[in-house]
Formats: sequence, C-alpha cells, structure tokens
Amino acid sequence: MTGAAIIDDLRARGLIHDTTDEVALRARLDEGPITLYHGIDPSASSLHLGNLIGILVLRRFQDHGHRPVALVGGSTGMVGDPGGRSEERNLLDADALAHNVAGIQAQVERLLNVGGDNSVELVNNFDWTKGVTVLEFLRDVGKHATVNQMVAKDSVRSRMDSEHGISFTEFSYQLLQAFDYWWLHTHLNCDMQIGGSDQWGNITAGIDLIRRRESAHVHGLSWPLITKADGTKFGKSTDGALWLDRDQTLPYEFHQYFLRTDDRDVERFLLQLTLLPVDEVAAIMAAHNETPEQRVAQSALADAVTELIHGSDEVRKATLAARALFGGGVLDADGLEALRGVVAETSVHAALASGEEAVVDLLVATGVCSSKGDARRTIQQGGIRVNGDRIESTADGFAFVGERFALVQRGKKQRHLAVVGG
RNA sequence: GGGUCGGUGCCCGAGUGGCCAAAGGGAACGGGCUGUAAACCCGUCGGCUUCGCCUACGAAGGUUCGAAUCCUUCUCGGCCCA
Repeated sequence: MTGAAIIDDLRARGLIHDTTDEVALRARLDEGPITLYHGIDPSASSLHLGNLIGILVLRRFQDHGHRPVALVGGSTGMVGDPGGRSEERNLLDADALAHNVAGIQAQVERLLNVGGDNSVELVNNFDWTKGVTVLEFLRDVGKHATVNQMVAKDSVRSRMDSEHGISFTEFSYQLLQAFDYWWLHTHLNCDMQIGGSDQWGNITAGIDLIRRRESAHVHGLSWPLITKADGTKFGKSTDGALWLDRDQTLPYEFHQYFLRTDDRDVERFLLQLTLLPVDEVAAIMAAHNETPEQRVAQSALADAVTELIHGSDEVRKATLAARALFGGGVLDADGLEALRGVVAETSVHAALASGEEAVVDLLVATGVCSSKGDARRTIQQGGIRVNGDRIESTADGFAFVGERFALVQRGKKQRHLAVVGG
C-alpha cells in the first residue's frame, strides 16, 4: 500500500502545517514508495515526548509503504539549531554525543519497523560530515546559498533581533542540514524531508541546495508544533521533560500525564500521538462527549501512547496502580509491594518513623518536600497523606506498613514510596 | 578608550539609611469546587534547632548604632560617544 492516501490521513489528523507543491508531492507518492527522512537532535540520551510526533509521522509513512530514514544529528548536534531558543546552546562533547546518539537510535528502532521491504534506516550525519573540509563545504554548499536568504529565515532573524545575537556556528546550521538532505538524496535516493514547523526553513534550505546542485525537485512536509490549551509546554511536567526512557520517566508517570489531558486537547492528541485510525478516534470522541466525566478519551489516549512506548504490560500495571492509588482502597503490604517500580521510591531507615517529627523527616528524606519548612507548610495545608491517611499536624506519626513500606502522597498527584532498607 | 544607566528572591519587577526576608505580577505548590479536567475562589511560596536565629538584594571592602539602599574598587550587561 503506497500512494498519496497518507497525505489525506495526515491532513485529517491536523498534521500538515506546510508542504512543498502538494500536487507534485501527491503525484510522486502515487508512483510508489518514497524515501523520506526526519532528523532528530541528540541533545539527550533519550527521546522525550516532544520527539514523539515526528517519529510517529515517520511511522505513518512507513505504514503506508514508504521508506523511512531516521537521522540522528551527531554533527548538527555539535553545532546547535538556533530555532526555538533565545540564546546560544551549550555544545556537547563528542563522547556525550555518541552516547546520546546510541540511546536515541535504540529507541527509534523500537518505534519503527525493522526489516522487510521498507525497513527503517538509521543514519548519523557525523558519518558523512566529519571528513568534509571547510574548503569543500564552502565551495559545494556555501556557494549555492545566499546570505540574504539565510538571514531571512525566522529562526535567524529572531535571534539577530535579540540582545544575545547569534553565533556564526548556529547561523551555519541550516547549511549543514541542507547538506544532510543533499547527501541523503544523492546516496540514499531520499526525496522528502519531514519535520516540525520550526524546521521548515532548514527543510527548504535543503530543497534549494538539491535543486541547484542536482536540478532535482524534492519534497518537504512539516507538522504544527503541539500546543496545550492551558498554555503550558507540551511534554513537560513538574519534574521536567517526560522521557520515553522508563528509567528517566516511569511508565506510570507517563500514563498519568496523558490521563490528565485537558478536554480541549484530547482529540488532537489522539489523532497526532497515537496510531489509532481517524474514524476510531471519532468514535472515542463521540463516546467521550456523551459522558465527559468518564474521561473515556483521556483513558484511550493514555493507554494507546503508553502501549506504543512501553508495551501493554506497562499499561496494565499503570492502570492497576492508578486504581489502587485513586480508588481509596485499603493499602496493605501486598498492595504497596505491587506499586514498586510503578511510582518513584526511596530507601529509608526504619528509625525514621520514631523521630519527633517523623512525617516531616519522611517528606524530606523522600524528596517529596524540599525542606523541613516546606514539609511543615504542606502538612499545615492538609496536603500530605501517608498510607492514605491525611496528616493533620507535624506531631502526627506514621508506621511502615508490614514494617517495610510507607506511601507518601502530596496533593492529588504526587506519590512516593518509602521502602525500609530499599 | 570616554560617558551614562543598570545588575533585587524561580522569572519579571517595586524598593534610595531603620517599619525589608524585601510591594506587585507571573510561574510553581497546597486546599476548595470538579471528572486525577477547564474556569473560579482561598492559602503558601529562602533556610533552620521556627514566638527566635541564620543566610540573602552582582563581588569584595568601607561609613554607620543600623545598609538592598551611602562611599571605594572590581565584575557583568544596556545605551551614547570615540
């Protein structure tokens, strides 16, 4: 199955922000499988939620029979994309980058299909940029670009207007990315680049380069950046970014994040962040709108995304954990044991329970509160529960269930398990 | 190089000798309402051995009974001149 149907699907999902000549693109897709690439910045050792949409668009193309190339920017990561940030970025050293690239590639392989006619191909642009000399680059790439055009890009202009300015290094980024596209076009027959709308300028830079050097017309497509109705940044929680790596963000937290999705966002997220068919999403939304308080759509979203990333087993565990934590049932040692690995935990000493202000100490020891003052305040505000019981005063004590576990809750959302001895 | 204005708590931003742990706003956190939503309301928001003490207003010195506030030097940034 190939063809331009993918474009209709993406449009139905609100995943098309910009495309190059759509008529030409559709015609090309109807001819047969296209090779397309998406670049990922290796600024960390794991992908985070913000990367998910791009990986999934790549996957959607793959599911339609096209050939995905996932580029992890080992060399562009050394330079830094000026887009979307107001200041120069810190450059990573080579070792850190190699580590990040490896981590990200492993995750990409799990989200895209490996093997078969249109297996995902993983590439690292460091492989073809490391040997290029400055003179070669200036002659083969730089000669085909005008500074006038480069300066006109939004990402560059906004930085030139800012007080911090922009370094030549980051200014050059778009040429490096253009070079990538050219290289993939000439070596892997790649005729399409996709990316977030913030990448549009870089994508067109590559298209221009290929047209000038090869007289070839290649394609580009971008999706809109994900926004949230409340104005907060998508994919960030209290503790920072939500990572796809289970060691950095527990599957339970991941699942919970989506379960709390705002009604105004949930349909869009279902369309853009899951592989559920469009008509199925419509059915889910219909059911949701019947009884919004049931949060059918949020559950479907959380389950679908978590399954994609962590597998159905983790979905089941997260659901069970949520039921135990929010259901208000009895918390016995077995129940708490089941929460291990699901909620964050800290190992503590048994003696912690016998202090003057045992609960205050517990809150600080687990990191749930940042200081004793913070702990006391939160207790006074009625924000702390231990093993399900609200702590009324700092003088209250607590006991470890089964002499092993204490479940600390701060507010409605934060959970932390203290384990004696660990 | 000269001149000038400025560097305040997570961010923005008041404060020009005691009433300043420092107004106000934002973010964040807790409570209420609710659907583990939105909106809205209330509260908290440097630390501690918490009726008091310690640390803090770019850094280091100094004046003073007393300094975020005055002086000196340094440092960083904006603007103007060269």
